[in-house]
Amino acid sequence: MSEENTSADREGLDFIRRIIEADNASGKWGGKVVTRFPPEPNGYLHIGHAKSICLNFGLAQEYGGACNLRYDDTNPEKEEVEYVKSIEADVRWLGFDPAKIVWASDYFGTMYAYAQELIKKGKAYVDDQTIEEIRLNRGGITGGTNSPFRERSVEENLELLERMKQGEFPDGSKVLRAKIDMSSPNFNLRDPVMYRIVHAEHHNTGNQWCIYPMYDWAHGFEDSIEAVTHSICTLEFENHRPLYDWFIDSVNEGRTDDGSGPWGKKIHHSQQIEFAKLQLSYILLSKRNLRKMVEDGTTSGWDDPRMPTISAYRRKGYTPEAIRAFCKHIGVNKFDSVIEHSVLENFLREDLNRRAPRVMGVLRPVKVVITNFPEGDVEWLDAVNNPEDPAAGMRKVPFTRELYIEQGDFEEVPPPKYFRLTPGKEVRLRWAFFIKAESVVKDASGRVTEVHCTYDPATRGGDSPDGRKVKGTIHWVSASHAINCEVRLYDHLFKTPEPTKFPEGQDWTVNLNPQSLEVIADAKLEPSIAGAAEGQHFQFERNAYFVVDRDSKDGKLVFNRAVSLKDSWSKEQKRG
RNA sequence: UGGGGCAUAGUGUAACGGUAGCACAACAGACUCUGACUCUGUUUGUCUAGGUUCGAAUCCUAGUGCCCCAACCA
Repeated sequence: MSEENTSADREGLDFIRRIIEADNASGKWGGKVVTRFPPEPNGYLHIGHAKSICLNFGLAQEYGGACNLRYDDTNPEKEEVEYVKSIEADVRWLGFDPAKIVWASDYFGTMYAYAQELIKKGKAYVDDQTIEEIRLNRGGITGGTNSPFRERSVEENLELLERMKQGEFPDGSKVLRAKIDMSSPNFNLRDPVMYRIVHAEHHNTGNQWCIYPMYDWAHGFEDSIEAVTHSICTLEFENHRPLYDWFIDSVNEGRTDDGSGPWGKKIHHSQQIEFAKLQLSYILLSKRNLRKMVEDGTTSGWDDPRMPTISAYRRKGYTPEAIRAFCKHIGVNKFDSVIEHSVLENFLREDLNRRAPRVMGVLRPVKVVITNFPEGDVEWLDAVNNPEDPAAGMRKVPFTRELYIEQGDFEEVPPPKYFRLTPGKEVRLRWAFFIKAESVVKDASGRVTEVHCTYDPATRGGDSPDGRKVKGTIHWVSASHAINCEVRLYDHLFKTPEPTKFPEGQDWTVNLNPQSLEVIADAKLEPSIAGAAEGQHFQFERNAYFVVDRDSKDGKLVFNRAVSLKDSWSKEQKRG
């Protein structure tokens, strides 16, 4: 095959897809692509996992392969069944269908047999040293010291391992270690621990096992058993790859392709590939910190819309399409980078702009009285549901003498370039009439409580027959028809783009944004919103995209702000 | 002081020896019954220094900077 052709085919592909295409071209895996997404069920999935999910499941889709969802449940002390359900739900919500749903614990028996095999091959031993001794003897950069238990006989090792498994020894008293090289510059190769004793009930295997495999020992076999071709993990495992390979190679030592000989047939050896995990500005992504936020009440739970979990983004109003498009856009690489959170937000805007029906809602109301509109009369006006989607059709909105508009849409003394409602100037009420402010009513503190206006009946529908133009169009809601809703306005949980940067002696909590949630108890929504169902998206025109929250009750809808509309006016104002 | 990895506008990402392109951000403008959307234009970049070459982001050498590694976590 010619160099030119392959490089042309590879244009724009990330390094992982290039590896896959090269493998497919060489026939390395017989054209198969098998991946896996292997979360540990010790927390909810977050947006960083979404990158991995889109990568692993996406690869399987693109190359006609398969991707398994595999719970990496090798540590019974940290894992909870509660998380298992959320993980699968999040994967499916993102739009992916696991080829198989499997557990690392399904393979404990096979791994144990491999461990026995390594002992027989003189490649593993039971170590009686304490944790402290092991750590000390691992040494510094110059190398470590061999364990005094390193040369036990095969028989003794086999017997000890079996008794460890049966629970005859207390936690921490013994471990099984690989016999590799205590002088290796790679610490992972200095006789790494394969099994530790843990007398704990496992959510899948119960009390069957008193020893549990370490990640390095287990992971390659999980991949091997599932015939994973490309085992994709994050950068910090790069130093572990020699160990990943060593364990598989050691099992394969003495084995044959056809299964003849004392050790049997060779096992599958997946290729580990490392990529840089996702980092986003304004958020914290370590499970430890997320758990803390849930436990100490910083947020209301794993799916509090201010959390960076997938379930929180969902509740906040993000769509799987937006998250998938984002993950595709950011690509995959081998170097760390921090992506601006606004990039994610833009993908949501792009998606919701296309699909979200528009509706008028006034969050901070001020009353408008149309003094020349008859009391008690109602005009039902036509409004376009979604200008981006003609198929979305039309709806009727009621116009009456008393309306609500946004406080920010009226200024008695307008700043420069202000083209909303202001005394003596005409604006258009969206889908309705031109109105002109004539006078204001103020309370004792001087705050405007009512704006008295006149309307021009000839401008019904929003256009003037005489060709008169207005610069501003504002949204409104009929006071007597308004539906009171709760609206939750979310902002970043952290006020700084890098929450992990904080002064000496403090922690990230100093970076929490005290204004990350504002609740508006009685926003005024147009009546067409009645009956909106949980999870439905809307654009409140000139404001933001919202989704109906699960806290909604029959009497009262609750909306979460997913993302605001871009607002060049507020930008203009800030500039002064 | 050992080992492993990585460096392209403000932020991401492409270009795989042949004109440094795209998105977001920023800025200027057009359009507009959403100050939204859309459209047009502008600014800003190959970590540094050498070398190979007609030609280097790309190959070589040296340096600099950043990330990861000494859990019985994953």
